[in-house]
Amino acid sequence: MSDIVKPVEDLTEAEAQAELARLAQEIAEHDRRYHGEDDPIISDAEYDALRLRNAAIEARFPELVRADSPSLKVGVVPSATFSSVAHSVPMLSLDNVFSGEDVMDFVASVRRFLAWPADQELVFTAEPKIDGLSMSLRYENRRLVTAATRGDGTTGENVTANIRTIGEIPQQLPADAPDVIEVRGEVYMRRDDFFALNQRMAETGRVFANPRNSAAGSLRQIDPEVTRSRPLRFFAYAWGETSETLGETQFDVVRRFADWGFTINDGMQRCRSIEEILTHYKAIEAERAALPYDIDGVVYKVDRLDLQARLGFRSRSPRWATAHKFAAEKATTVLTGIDIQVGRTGAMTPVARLEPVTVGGVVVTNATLHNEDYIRGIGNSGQPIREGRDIRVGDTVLIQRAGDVIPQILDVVMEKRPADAVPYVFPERCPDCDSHAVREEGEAVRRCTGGLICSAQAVERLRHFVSRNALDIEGLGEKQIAFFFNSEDPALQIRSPADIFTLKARQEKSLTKLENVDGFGTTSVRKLFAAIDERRKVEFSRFLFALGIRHVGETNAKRLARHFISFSELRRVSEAAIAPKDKGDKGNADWQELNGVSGIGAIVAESVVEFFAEDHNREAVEALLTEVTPLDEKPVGTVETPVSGKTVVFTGSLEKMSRDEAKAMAERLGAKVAGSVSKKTDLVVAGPGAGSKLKLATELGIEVIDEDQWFERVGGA
DNA sequence: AAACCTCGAGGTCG
DNA sequence: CTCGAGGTTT
Repeated sequence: MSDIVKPVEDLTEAEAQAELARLAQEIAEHDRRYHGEDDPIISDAEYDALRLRNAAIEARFPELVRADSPSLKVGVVPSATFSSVAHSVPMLSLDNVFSGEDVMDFVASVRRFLAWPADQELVFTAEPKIDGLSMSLRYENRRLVTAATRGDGTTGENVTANIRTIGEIPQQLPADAPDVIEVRGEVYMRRDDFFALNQRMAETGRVFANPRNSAAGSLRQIDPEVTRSRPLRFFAYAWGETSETLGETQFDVVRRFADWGFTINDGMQRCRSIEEILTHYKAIEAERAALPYDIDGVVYKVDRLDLQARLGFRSRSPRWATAHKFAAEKATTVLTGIDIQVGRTGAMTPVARLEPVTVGGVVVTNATLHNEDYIRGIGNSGQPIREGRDIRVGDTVLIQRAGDVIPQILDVVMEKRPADAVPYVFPERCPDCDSHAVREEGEAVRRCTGGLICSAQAVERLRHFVSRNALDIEGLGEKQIAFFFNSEDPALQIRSPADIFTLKARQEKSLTKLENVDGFGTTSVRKLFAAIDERRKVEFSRFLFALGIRHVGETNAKRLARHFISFSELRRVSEAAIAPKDKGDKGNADWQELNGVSGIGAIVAESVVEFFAEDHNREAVEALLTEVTPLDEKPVGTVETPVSGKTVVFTGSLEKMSRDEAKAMAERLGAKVAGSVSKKTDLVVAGPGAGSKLKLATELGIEVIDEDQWFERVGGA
């Protein structure tokens, strides 16, 4: 590097370009020496200075960012990774409610599900919702063996070494604790401790935004000794797997945790009515500011554990609990502009650019505006939102972070609207490819019709293809995709999914090498090719999801994969399927098979059929299949129960459970629940007052039992 | 009508 | 990781 360093602001574009090139090479060289030869020739401070300089120049000339920029490097800096832990009992999130009315709905839905008589008392617990990170602590033979974060609810990160440094968490449980117990709760940091920590950290130039992030950051340290120096605490309030029954009520079990040495929150209380619940909510809300830690609401749970078991779970949350959130903090700021983003489906989403403002502990600069109607003040079903006030550039707007997370524009301060502010005109052409953008009848989104010629869509489709839950190719992020897509060199270009897999071969034949020309670095190039090769065999459902067919997300891809087992079978049926043309028509057998897959309706089925009907899609898939093999879906291991695989119909009135509960129970046991009796029905459960369905069942010779016999039959399962 | 799914978005940390 | 809007299925 030259001795005289010109201030970044004085650099010309050409100078900046030259310097970025030099920095990329230089930093790569130091990385190589540092990691490979363990013989660094400059100090860490000098090295940091180089990277800072690189970042500063890139910030001023974003268009000059090189694909091999040190700021994008993959695989050079070892990232903090923890091993993963599968939760034996999933760690679900809670449903949210925001008003007293919502609370009443929640209680009503619980009562309805249990068919609980109106005059009979139903007890709930209510406790402050701590704003921290949920954690699962597994004890075997009364010793702490694993501590895991929630992760996606199924699999979390193993942070045991760090958790052991928290004084409030017992390493050892007393003799009366079960052999196996997962105690769950919240790791958090008190506000005063957070301020003190930030004061200490201020010298390093990096501080945390709020106690919650502070706790999260402290827990993800590679070195447990760093975590030890952070004032983390823990409240126990729930549990996962246990080897024995812990008690009869939520309240009693949590109190037992206290006996074992855990800290429990003293704000937890039993409530016997909606009135008591709301009174306690108000009490906690009033106390909120005086508490030494952050809370973001109140959690209600059905107290009796036998009732919790009956209520069970929805796909992502228990039916027996909910979180009553406090009103989010609000702020006003100025809307400086509205940009349009084009997604992989062509959806044009308006994004608000805001004067930076701090809300709820973080700086907000962007907020989604969802769609054209939302800006105009029109809601989902045509009714006015914000009393019909539209949003204009220049407006002063009221914002909040929905659920304390996602920035949202709530309203416009009309008194502050500039006199020259004009209504926002939603573009009717794509900002990227200038194609017409159309709004389908009855839809809220406007979509670019550019399809193949729209590079914004193409890039988004590729990003989707390589994303975490699709092909999951490490080292191909947003920046890299954009670079390969825009590359002029045929040996480097990636325009379609198949191109990803031919990249290495094209490279080898070409004179331009990725590690030379763009200096990705030998290591990162090797890693990238390895990551790509790893995906040449991939689960059918991931492959299908990656294709980006409309309405086929993760869940529907899984459903289709489970049904068709192989990709070729799905393709065969989809190409042969003929959708119904008018009302009387039912389509052919292939259509009916597709449409008959559980959870797949006409709209989704049609979307799949249309995808395979397009020549260019078929060509793209064909090209991809020469490189990638989707593996046949493994048949799901079904648990054998007396009713698994059976189609069951409930009719008449049920006395011990509601219809919903009966349905959930039957489905949990692997049965399919139908609404009407047909020759496909295997079993009818009839209560008093059963009429035509019972009659039909008898006529068809289908087995009929009553509610008690149902319980006898499935009692063991 | 309720529950579920898709899709696109924002912010923080490592 | 999380949210909200809009759409789909049952």
